[in-house]
Amino acid sequence: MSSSPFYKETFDKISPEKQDSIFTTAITVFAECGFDAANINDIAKLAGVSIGSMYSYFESKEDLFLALVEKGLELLDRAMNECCPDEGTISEVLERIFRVAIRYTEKHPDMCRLYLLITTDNMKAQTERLSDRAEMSFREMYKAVLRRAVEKGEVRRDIDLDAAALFIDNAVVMLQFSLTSRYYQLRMEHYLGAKSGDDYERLVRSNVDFICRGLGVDF
Amino acid sequence: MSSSPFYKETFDKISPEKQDSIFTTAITVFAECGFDAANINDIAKLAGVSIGSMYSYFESKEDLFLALVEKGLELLDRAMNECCPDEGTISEVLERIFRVAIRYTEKHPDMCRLYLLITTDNMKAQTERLSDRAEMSFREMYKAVLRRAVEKGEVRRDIDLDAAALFIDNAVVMLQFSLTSRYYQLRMEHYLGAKSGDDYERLVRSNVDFICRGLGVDF
Amino acid sequence: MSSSPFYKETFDKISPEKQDSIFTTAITVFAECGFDAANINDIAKLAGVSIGSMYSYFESKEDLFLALVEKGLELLDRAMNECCPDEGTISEVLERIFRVAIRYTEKHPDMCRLYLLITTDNMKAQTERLSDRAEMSFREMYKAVLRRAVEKGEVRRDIDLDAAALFIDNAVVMLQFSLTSRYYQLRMEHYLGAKSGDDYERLVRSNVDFICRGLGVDF
Amino acid sequence: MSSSPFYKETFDKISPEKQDSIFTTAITVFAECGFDAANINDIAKLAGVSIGSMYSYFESKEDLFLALVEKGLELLDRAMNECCPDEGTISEVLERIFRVAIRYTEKHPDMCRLYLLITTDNMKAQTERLSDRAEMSFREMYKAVLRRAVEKGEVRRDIDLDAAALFIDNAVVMLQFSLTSRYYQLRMEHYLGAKSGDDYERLVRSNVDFICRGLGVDF
DNA sequence: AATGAATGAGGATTCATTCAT
DNA sequence: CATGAATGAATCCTCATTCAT
Repeated sequence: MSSSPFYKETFDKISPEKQDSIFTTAITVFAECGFDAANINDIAKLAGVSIGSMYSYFESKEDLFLALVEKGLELLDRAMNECCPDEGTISEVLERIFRVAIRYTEKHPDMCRLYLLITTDNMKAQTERLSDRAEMSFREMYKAVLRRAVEKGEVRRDIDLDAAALFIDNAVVMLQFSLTSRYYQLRMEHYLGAKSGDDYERLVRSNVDFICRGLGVDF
Repeated sequence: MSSSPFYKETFDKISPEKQDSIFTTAITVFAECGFDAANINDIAKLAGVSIGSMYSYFESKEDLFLALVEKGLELLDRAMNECCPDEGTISEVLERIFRVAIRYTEKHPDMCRLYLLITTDNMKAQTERLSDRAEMSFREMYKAVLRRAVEKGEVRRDIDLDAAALFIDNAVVMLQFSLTSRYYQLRMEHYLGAKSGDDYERLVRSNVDFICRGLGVDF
Repeated sequence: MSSSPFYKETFDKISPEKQDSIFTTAITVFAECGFDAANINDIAKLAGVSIGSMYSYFESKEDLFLALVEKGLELLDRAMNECCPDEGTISEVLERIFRVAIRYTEKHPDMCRLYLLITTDNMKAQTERLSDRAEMSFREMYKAVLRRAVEKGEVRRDIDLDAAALFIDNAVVMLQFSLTSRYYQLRMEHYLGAKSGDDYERLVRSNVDFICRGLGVDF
Repeated sequence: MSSSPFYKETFDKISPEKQDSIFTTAITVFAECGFDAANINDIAKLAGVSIGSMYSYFESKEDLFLALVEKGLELLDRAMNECCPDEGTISEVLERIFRVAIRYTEKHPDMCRLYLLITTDNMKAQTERLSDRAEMSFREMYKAVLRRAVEKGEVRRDIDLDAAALFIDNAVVMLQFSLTSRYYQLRMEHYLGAKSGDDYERLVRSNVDFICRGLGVDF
């Protein structure tokens, strides 16, 4: 309904196919090259759009980038909300969270690479602009899940819940990075052995178990 | 002693002050702008060196960058090795690890921003070149600490030690990023509240406690 | 019609005036400075074109240069083909060849200087790229003229025709260089006396006579 | 005795081996890269001399280059003077000239590539400086040989002797270029067939025969 | 609305030459 | 006299953005 601050109205009017083509192409290129090295003219060409049009859709390179990230964050958020945070034990919820995170990462690896990019401090200005918009309700979900688990007596009462929520987010984020960034992949393999990135069961299990113990869950 | 593959012999010959000036300036600029946006000519000017000299010290912008990171990683490694991994309980060792990490981060915030940069996938090629060189013996330390704690009966025997070591590294890395990157700082404040980044005691405590519980340590 | 491999489609689209301005300017500058010392930005400025445009017309400095030479060679070839190689005695044909060569040299002296440039071995790579394209059908013409002259009984049968054709080409090439390159001009004046370069009649006459005798022609 | 205007006295004082090393290296590099692209610092390094010394021997890059050419021209001149222009028939003298030229070309191919370079008009300034110095007494020799042949009745009296001398020089020059420059080599092979550059007998024969007929020599 | 040609500031890198040691 | 570190102007090329059609 309310259009994004990162693209102009004209973008709303073009066909979803073209929108998708632009987004997909741009994500790939930005993920491949990084923000600075990415070339808008190339993106336009690859997406089958004139740069003229590109600039009628997006105010600037930065806006295109942010529109991408916003869209990806929305998708991630939607995916994470399918974790049914209210069903089952905390251990089961956590398991679902990690599975969803992995599935999303597999489906949108380039998008995940973009998250790494915005993390970088030379994107400070852009990041600032984004933080108002970015739907990241899953962060609230983490907290809610923990609160409920405490109420249900699954989790120890004396635990710093906010810190624990951050811990869970950390684990999710690092897992995603380990599955998408070459650098973190190498690092994971250093700890877990070669091809460890393919053993999803172990990844899910070790994360869930570690966090559950960290939360004082009996399981 | 053994010279780095990232700088030329000439760099060894100049005064430590000048070396330092170049490194400090370059770290600041790269941290500020990112690899692509950083301007070598500016770095040279700021460091009080002619670009001609700059290129007589470093083969390329990339090499300068990698020399920086290599140096920083060496420093980090040396710092982490001062954690006395053999003294005291696992809880005490972990506490020391986090305190050292925080101190390093405070002392070299720009360096930490550079770590974020190399994580990015458009730095893949550079990262690859680095991985052979990068001293990261603290990674082995994490594993050793855990093994010894198991032997001493501090840590449960049924735990996936490799995964646990990765977990510790994750926590350290995310803590460092939270203290240096604007993006992660905002994120931490979302979870822990404003100014939470200044409350080192809480950060250390929550990390150590969570990990210790995750390891099944009685404390 | 068929576009050259040395310039892009965009170059085809601009006005012939602008094309000509670019070519003329570039030829002058390259002839003046040589390939390496020539400055593309200067050429662009002199031609009244932005460098951005320049690079949208030509992939590189090298391509600009080769486009020039290709064009010049085409022109030379077309000019040489107007020698009516089938009309008159071999002596008359040769005379026409030299006159045409001189006229072309007078009209495109800078172009001739470029031929000298590509001759140079540090242009090896470029020359190689050119040789597939370069129209030099006049070389076949020389051979054809000689064959016909033999058939007509004008030229001795026992002569090495291929070597003779090369001889004619040598004479043409050296004449052109003597009229365009300061170095060869000085050399010619050493042999023929000052201002000899202006005495076209003598040049044509001595060349034709010498070659005809060399071919065993009665005249 | 009188030192060259192209190098300083200091150059005279160093060992002939070092002199030779510098000359040989420089010739190779200039022949390979051309004047502009050649790098004096590289030449110095390759020759085992510091650039500091290089500049104490030669005023500038240009002077180094000219000193090279001057030396080469001297050598060529000396070689050509071994043709015994007074012995035997004109045909025999010519044959000796071509053989000497070929031998010189084989021995100093890089030097011959340098001749091509100075021919180029962007070397105008340098060439001018050279022409005063360059020993090219073989040019006088050509004229003398012809005069004597006329006197001996070998050559027709009605021939333009100066033009004929130029013709001979042209043939020698083009032969040398055909044996050293990739461009002219290809051109020769177009006329004479592949590997024709190796058939020295044919080259000598066709040149001598053609010129002799051109001179009206009975043979 | 769409196009894509045009712009030109910007930036990594090279290299002839100087000069302090 | 020899050295080689230092200099910085110069150059090729890129690309975000504009705007006439």
